Amino acid sequence: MKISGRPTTEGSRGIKQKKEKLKNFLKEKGFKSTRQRDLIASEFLEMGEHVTAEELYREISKKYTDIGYTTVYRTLKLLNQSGLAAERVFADNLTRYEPLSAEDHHDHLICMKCGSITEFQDLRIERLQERVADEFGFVAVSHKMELYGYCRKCKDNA
Amino acid sequence: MKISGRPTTEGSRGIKQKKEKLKNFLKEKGFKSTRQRDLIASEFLEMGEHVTAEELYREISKKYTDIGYTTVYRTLKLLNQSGLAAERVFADNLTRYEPLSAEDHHDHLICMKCGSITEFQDLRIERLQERVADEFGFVAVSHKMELYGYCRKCKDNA
DNA sequence: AAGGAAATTGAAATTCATTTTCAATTAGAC
DNA sequence: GTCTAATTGAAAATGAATTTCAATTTCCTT
Ligand SMILES: [Mn+2]
Ligand SMILES: [Mn+2]
Ligand SMILES: [Zn+2]
Ligand SMILES: [Zn+2]
Repeated sequence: MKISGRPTTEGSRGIKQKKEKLKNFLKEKGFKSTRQRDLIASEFLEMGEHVTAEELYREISKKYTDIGYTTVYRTLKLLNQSGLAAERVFADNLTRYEPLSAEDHHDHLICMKCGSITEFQDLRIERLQERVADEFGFVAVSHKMELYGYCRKCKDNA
Repeated sequence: MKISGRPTTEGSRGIKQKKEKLKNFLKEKGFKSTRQRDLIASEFLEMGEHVTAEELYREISKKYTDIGYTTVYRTLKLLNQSGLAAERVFADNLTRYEPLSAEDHHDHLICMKCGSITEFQDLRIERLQERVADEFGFVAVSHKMELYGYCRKCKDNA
C-alpha cells in the first residue's frame, strides 16, 4: 500500500502539460479551444480534488461573472473524456471530478463525519480483484472501491 | 473466494422468518403492521435480488392495484432500516434493494453489456481493506466494491 | 366493542442534480 | 474578411427520490 502523495495543488508545470493535452484532444476531435474552456480547465487543475461542478462553478464565478454553470458542467465532461479528469460518485450521490494523470489509479477512504477523502493504492487488492474476476470468467475493465468510516481526527471525538 | 450460492428465490422458510423479524422491528419502533407492508415485503423477498422500487412496484401492481408507488418506496426504506434489505447504487445511479441476512456480506461483478450482476465474497480482500484503513488511522464501517466489465457470455460476442 | 390518538396511505406536488434546448455568439478553416 | 459549424448561457426539461396532505387505518385505552 502506498499513499498517493499527491500535492494539493499541482505544480504549474503539470498544469501546463495538461492544458496542452486538452488542446490536443480538442483539435483531434474537431472541437474548439475557447476562453471558457481554458479558464475552467485552469481553475479545475489548480483547485484540485473531488470537486462538484457546482463547487467549481462557484469558485470560477468569483473571478469571471460571465461563465455559465452549463459550460462548467460541459467542460468537466470534456476533461473526463480526454482522460484529464476522473468522475467519481461517492455515497452522497453527487458527481465529483478530480484531476487524473494517465497512469495514476487510486481508491478512497471517506470519512462519514467530516467528509474528508483520503486516497490509497494497494496492488495486492488490485491483483486479488483480477483473480476474482478471472474465476467468474469475467473481464474486469474498471472497479470502484470505497471504504466508509471515521478518519483519524473524527474517530476520537465522535 | 466463494460464490455466494444464494438461491434465486428463498425457501418459504426463510421468508417467514424474515417477515417475523420485520414485525418485531415494527413493534419495537412503534410502527404499525399493515396489509401493504406485509404484501410488499413478501413480494420483495420472493422476487430476490437487486430490484429498484419501480420494478418492485410494477410487479406488485399486477396483483394489487391499490398499492401505491410511495408505499413501496417507503417500505423498502423500512426493510433497509430493519436490516432485511441492503440498498445498493451501481453505476447507473439507480437505488436497488436486495434481501440480506444479518451475516451475509458480499460484493459485485457488474456486466457493462447485459447488466447481469454476480456476487462474490473474498476474505483476503476484506482483510487487506481493513489493513489499509488501519494504516491511515481510519476506522472502516462499511465499504463498496464493484468490478465493472464483461461477463462470460458477453465478453465473447461483444 | 367503541373511542380516539397516532401512524399510514396514495396521489400529487416538490426537490434537486443533471441534462437538453435554442437563439445568439464565437472560433478557426478557407 | 467570410462562412460554417461549434459553443455559449439562460431557461426549460428530465427523472429519480422525497415530501406534503387529507383521508384512512391500526391498535392502544377504556
Ligand atoms: Mn481521488
Ligand atoms: Mn447482491
Ligand atoms: Zn473525518
Ligand atoms: Zn453480460
